[in-house]
Amino acid sequence: MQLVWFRNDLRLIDNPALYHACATGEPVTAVVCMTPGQWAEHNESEARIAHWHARLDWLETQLNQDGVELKRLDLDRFSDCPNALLELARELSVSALRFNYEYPLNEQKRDRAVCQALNAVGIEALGYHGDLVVSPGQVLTGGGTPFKVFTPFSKAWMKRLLQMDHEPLPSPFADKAVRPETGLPQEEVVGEFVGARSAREKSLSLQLGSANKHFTYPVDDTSLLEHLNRFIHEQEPDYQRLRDFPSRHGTSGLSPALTIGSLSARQCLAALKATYQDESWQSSTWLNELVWREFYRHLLVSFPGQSRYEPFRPEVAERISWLDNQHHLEAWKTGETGFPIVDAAMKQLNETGWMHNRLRMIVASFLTKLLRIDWREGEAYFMSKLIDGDFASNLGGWAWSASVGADAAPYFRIFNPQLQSEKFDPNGEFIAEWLPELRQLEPKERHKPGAGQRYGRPAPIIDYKAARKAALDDYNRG
DNA sequence: GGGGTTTTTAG
DNA sequence: TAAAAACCC
Repeated sequence: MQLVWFRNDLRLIDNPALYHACATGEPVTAVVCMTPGQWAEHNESEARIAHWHARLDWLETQLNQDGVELKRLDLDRFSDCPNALLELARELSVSALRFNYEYPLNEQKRDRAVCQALNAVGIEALGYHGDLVVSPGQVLTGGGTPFKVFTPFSKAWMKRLLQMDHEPLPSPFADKAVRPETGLPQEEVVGEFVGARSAREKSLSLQLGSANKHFTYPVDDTSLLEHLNRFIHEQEPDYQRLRDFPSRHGTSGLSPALTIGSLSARQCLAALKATYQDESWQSSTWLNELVWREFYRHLLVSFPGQSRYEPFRPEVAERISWLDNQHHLEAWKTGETGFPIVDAAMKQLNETGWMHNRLRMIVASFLTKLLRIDWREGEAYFMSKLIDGDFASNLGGWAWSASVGADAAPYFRIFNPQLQSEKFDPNGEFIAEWLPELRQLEPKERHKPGAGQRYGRPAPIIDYKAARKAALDDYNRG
């Protein structure tokens, strides 16, 4: 018996652990560990956990149809995994446990402990790299050291990519007609990208949001692959032009799927490449964002101290004195700072579990540079709300914003919320969507701090110029 | 990716 | 002469 341990790789296509387990020809059992105590400690959001469970239900149905049973182990912490998996492995007379690596420190420790426990009684435990297009350790400087700066990393990453096979693995249960790149039956990839639902596949979706606003996240493969292909064909060509405007649908919206592994990075890359006739996919702005995802995961492996919030650039970190202002922190969390773009963004996060990337940078700069609240507060809050909360990317992004991360913005780069708002929400549409009180103002009036006070919006909690000066003075004082 | 200031460029 | 680009912190 082969045992496949699913974690944040809830997929059949391009899943090395599952693929190689099936390739043995032995019967296969799947297992997941429910560790709510650990999830709470990691600030995992309700939205992400609900999404993960919905996808797991879909996965279980699929596995069952192919004769694979899914065992759910009800545990609490990662430290409960070794014994529970050992017990199950013995019960099922398992010859090998297979899993795909996860890169945060606690996950690495958990996996090492599981391997030790199983190996001690002669059961094989095998890890695979399936989360990234190019695995950690495969992208190094000429001197053999890890990159700390994104641009040279991305060049070396591309060079490495072109040397290696990076096609996604097919589903071990796939019919012959299924193309591994997309998982869609070949004849239906051409033309419209709808893709017939295979008869045995049930559609499932996750609904989030309040009574008047619903947000649906599809969890079945047909819908996900349709989403991916639709994005690649219809939106990716305009990604560079539209991605920074929160009121436009310019981003892929694939991050929730990537973070629970219902889609893999290699599937995304393959879908992108398939639409280009030449080499120009290599300079895709969207691909560059996927490379950021790779960069932050590589960094987490090369510099594991980051998982414990050790500063990447101590010389910067020690010059900053964080302010402990619960009133400001609460206003930021609830979207009541009096800065319309910040408040609209936080309302979007709180209601939908998602925030547009441009806005993530704006609210992060606001919290860390203008309120001067410790970036780790923001990092934790984002994790507690985001449906796409991803430790490596979230950590990297926040440390970048606070200027204490790898290849971070210089400290003096402090976003001006009003200018950002005027530039990226020029008609105030995004603001109006999330702060309905401001619809009564002319679009040009919606950006100013304190806008809409007579309609119930709060006064600004800080003065921008004074806060900016205070931050720079503090930093320069050391 | 910011902002203040200087330099270059287009009209 | 004003706007855009370049420069530096």
